Amino acid sequence: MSFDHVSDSTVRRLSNYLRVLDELGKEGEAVVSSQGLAERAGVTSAQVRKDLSYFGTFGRRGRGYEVAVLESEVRGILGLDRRWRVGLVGAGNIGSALFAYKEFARQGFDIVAVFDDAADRIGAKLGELEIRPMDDFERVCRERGVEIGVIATPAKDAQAIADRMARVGLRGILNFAPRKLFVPDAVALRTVNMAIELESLSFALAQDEEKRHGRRRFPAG
Amino acid sequence: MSFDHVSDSTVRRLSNYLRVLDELGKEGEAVVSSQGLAERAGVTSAQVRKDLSYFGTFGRRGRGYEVAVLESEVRGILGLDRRWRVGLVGAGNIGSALFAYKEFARQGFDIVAVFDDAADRIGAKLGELEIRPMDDFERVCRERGVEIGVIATPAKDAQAIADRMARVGLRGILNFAPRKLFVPDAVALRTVNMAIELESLSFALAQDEEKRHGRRRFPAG
DNA sequence: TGTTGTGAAGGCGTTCACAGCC
DNA sequence: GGCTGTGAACGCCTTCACAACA
Repeated sequence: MSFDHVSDSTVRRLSNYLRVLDELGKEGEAVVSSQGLAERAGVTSAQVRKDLSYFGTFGRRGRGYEVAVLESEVRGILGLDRRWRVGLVGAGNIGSALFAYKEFARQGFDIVAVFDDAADRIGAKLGELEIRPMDDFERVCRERGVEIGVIATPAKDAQAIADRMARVGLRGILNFAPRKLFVPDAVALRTVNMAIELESLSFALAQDEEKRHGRRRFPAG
Repeated sequence: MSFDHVSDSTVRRLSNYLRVLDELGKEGEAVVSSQGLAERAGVTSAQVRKDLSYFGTFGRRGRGYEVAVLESEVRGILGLDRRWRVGLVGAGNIGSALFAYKEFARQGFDIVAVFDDAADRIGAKLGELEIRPMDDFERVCRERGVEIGVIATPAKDAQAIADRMARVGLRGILNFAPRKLFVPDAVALRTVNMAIELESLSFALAQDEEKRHGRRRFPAG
């Protein structure tokens, strides 16, 4: 039995707990209650306890959780106790920013190859790495043991690249292109879609606008 | 009555429908069924119809939806039929990438001011805009009528900046710092947290790893 | 006939509330 | 006494299934 039944929301909250635990550790706190953790993470204490309960029992009744112990447990649960070899496709604005993004390496993701098809980028360097043409994609992925692909290309190219990533056997894809991708079940896919966040922010602001000005654009019910 | 009861998931799906409708339009399709839209968006047809039903009735029974009409309706719903004035805080890797990110302007978000506190960045230019020190934040926001703030700073500074943004009256915040922020109800907040996506990808891969190797790190149930 | 729009049913995640334990 | 761990209740979102209608 595996832990597929753990919801995505739970996993995402674990990430937040981990950051809070990291902070608490730096502040010298040795023990924290579900209540204390919850306040900093912006959730309820019951939620914290329920989330953790899916993976084991880490606390002591009447006392709380050892910060250091819980942090290390959560790291393990999230699979952050090992490193992954990453191939980056797209060396434009977003790709370059990702390459320089320290969080990436800090979480155990090492970019070991960069690809782009723009003639003026091929052969250029990103850090120590030479930017390769997509023709070399499959060969270089095999040579360097790439396990995870990051897509930072225009939306129109994203699905074709995801297909190649799946075909060459990559196990996970992090997609930054503003497009819904379809991949085989064997490939884990996560998407960072700024367009969606922008648009959902725009929606919230537009709603607010209506309230202020009393406009009614949609059926009142 | 407003549309606060519309779930966030519905709004996020509307964003996807909008991109699909845009594609369909470019492909010359005049009409699309909920089924057709659903397939491209990766959801069910019932979901599409239900999502749209919160805002009105846009289709014709027995026929489907006019692509152009629906696209324009969804644009309106998402508040993408106007432009917003944006202030960007943080001109490092992510801030610069955002500045150059075309989707931003395309969706109606115009960056009209850039702030950073690093001595070597103040006074430099990002596009046409001079990078200003945070001391000027409130004044420049008022002068230029900034309505939305974007946070692209290290995590440790993010909350303090969010506080200043709320205090000066910004109505929305888009946060790229990997930290949970707390803002007044009057301020709309959206977060793009790459660390969370990375970690949830890591979790999925670690689960997969266990399946392959038969390891059991968590209580089997 | 074909497809929408929508009440009702179902499923899933969150919250409650308390037994169990330190 | 205090706090965790968890079954049960709750509420929300999704899916179903069909009446309404072009």
